[in-house]
Amino acid sequence: MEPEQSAAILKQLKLKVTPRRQEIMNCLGREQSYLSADEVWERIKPRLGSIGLPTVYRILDELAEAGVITRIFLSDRKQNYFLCANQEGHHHHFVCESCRRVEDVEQCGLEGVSRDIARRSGGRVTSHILQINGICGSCCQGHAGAAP
Amino acid sequence: MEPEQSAAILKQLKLKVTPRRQEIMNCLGREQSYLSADEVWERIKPRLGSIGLPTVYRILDELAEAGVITRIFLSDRKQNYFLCANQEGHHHHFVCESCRRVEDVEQCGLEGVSRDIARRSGGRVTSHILQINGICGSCCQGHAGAAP
DNA sequence: CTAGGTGCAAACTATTTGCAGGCGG
DNA sequence: CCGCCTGCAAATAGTTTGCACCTAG
Repeated sequence: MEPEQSAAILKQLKLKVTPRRQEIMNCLGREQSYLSADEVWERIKPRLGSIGLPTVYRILDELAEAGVITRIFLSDRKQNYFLCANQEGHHHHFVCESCRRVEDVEQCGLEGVSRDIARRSGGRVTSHILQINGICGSCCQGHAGAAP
Repeated sequence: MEPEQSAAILKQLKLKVTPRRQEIMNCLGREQSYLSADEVWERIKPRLGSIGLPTVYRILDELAEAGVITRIFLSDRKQNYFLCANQEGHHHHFVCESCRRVEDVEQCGLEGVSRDIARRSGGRVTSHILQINGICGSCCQGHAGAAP
């Protein structure tokens, strides 16, 4: 992710463009997989001289609320975040349990579900969580993958 | 949920049929909505005389791992659990953000997604998370609903 | 009887908060 | 220069663990 791109996103969110925010977006943008708050922290510390872990939490939370980054659900007790290169269009993610790689999943049958809920019980859908877990192509093909 | 039913489920999981386990299943079975560990604890304490919170955590975790109860994802920091009356067939849940009611969602377009992932990248889907959030029919119709 | 189940107390750890100072617009 | 941003230290709270005792099968 280019600096101008992260700056543009931050401006659009009416957040100040600060080195910390940009560095966190750059850090996540460099990865093909998700990271936890402390993993992000370890990676950007050397680049920034110093940064507090609470700042990392605050920024990750802001970006996740804004929808710029996605929360990945795992059985560990941590929150994990992924910055998708594809910021356009509604889609979801396929998460490899072996190598932590995240791939896009375009298909999402949720429009039908929303219609069903409205029709059947008069309810209204405001959001949904969809995450596909599995083993990615390269891990299936004998690459053992880096086990967590 | 009847005692024989909970006993049968526990036997099938090769877990001993104990009063604590049955009471937790009964407690969740009585609800139309999800509960957190401490909420379950508060409700079953008077019925059992005494029970430790760690026991509640252990049992909820066992049941969730076994697929008997479903974890509900919320922005609070807690794990929330729901025991679905419908234990048959693959389905998901519609969670009302206003009154916490949970309804079944039969439709799930995931077979197609699995096929796509296998075809495109050679990956394999092992599990998925799908939860629909919104406002249920009765909350939409002016019933303000018990706000959390 | 014996392995699994449970209570209790204590530990753990991810995450949050308060406040003083810093810096982007 | 104003108000958001950040560091630091400390608190918070949900969840887990260790171990001795208990009970279902």
